[in-house]
Amino acid sequence: MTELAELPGYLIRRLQQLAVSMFVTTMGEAGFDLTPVQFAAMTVIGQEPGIDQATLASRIAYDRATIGGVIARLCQKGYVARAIKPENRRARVLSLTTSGEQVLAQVTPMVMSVQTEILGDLTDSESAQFLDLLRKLVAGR
Amino acid sequence: MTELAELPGYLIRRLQQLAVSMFVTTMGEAGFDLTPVQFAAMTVIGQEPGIDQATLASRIAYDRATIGGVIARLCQKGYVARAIKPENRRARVLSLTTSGEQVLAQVTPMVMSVQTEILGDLTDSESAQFLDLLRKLVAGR
DNA sequence: GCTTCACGATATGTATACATATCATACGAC
DNA sequence: GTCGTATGATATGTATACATATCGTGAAGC
Repeated sequence: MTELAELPGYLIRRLQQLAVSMFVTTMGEAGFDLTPVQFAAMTVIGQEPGIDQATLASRIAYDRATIGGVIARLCQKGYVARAIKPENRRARVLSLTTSGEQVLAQVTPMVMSVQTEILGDLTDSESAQFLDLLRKLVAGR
Repeated sequence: MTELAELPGYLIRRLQQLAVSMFVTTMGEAGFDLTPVQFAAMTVIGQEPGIDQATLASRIAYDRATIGGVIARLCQKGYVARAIKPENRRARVLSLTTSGEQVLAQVTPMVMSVQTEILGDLTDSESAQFLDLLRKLVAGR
């Protein structure tokens, strides 16, 4: 008999579910309407202003098709500006608006505390161990 | 500066992404068209024939609204049968068809090998450790 | 200079994931 | 026995996630 709850794949999905739910709840309680993906996109755009959509997608391991919608929603919220790149009119360069920069600054500390919350049931040494193994599993793949 | 790739939430999402992709690829190569959720649903239905949709959803930590579509697709493939429960005409009881049972039997060993593949980069002791911590993080939440 | 090919993005279709609204049915209260 | 409430399911809307097709644009080859 297959004990679903013992399978790594099942447990990983559950943890991802919990992490997203904590993220969205925390944001919502603070009055922000941001998903994990939107936060990741804004963080990278803040670090590399002028990045194009395809490069952004690869930075955060997303599909190029998906990122379009994410960016569209961030533009609609007024957090991200999109402009056609002069040297390569096929590409669109992205940057944070002033409002986007402010929101990102406010939200980043909350995201950090959510990270602690996700690992809340572990001791410090267990957390470090878990992160090590996570990094090893994701590295390069 | 926020190093996205160091955040637990980000690493968990990436691992989930990898796990799903390995699952779907393995199934596809073997000629089966099954997602992880569909496999989970079929496994539980096989274990508890006659289960209703809401109970099934809670067993695999899914939304009741989502499970409807999952079941609909499994019915369309001919793997699951859905019937109105006589004692409670609001509910629908689920069971595997003969074809569904056969597919589940064929697919289960492959799913087990995918689990090993997901943890492929870890030693046996690291895998056990990782599973322990995963269980601890998910337990009860 | 024109064609072909590559590349960036959008469009479309399938499958989760979840909140909320709605609908049908069942059940308890009176 | 009718009413209000609880329950099981579907419908709708938003947001990923990804494959594939398509379109616009740029670049290389001739």
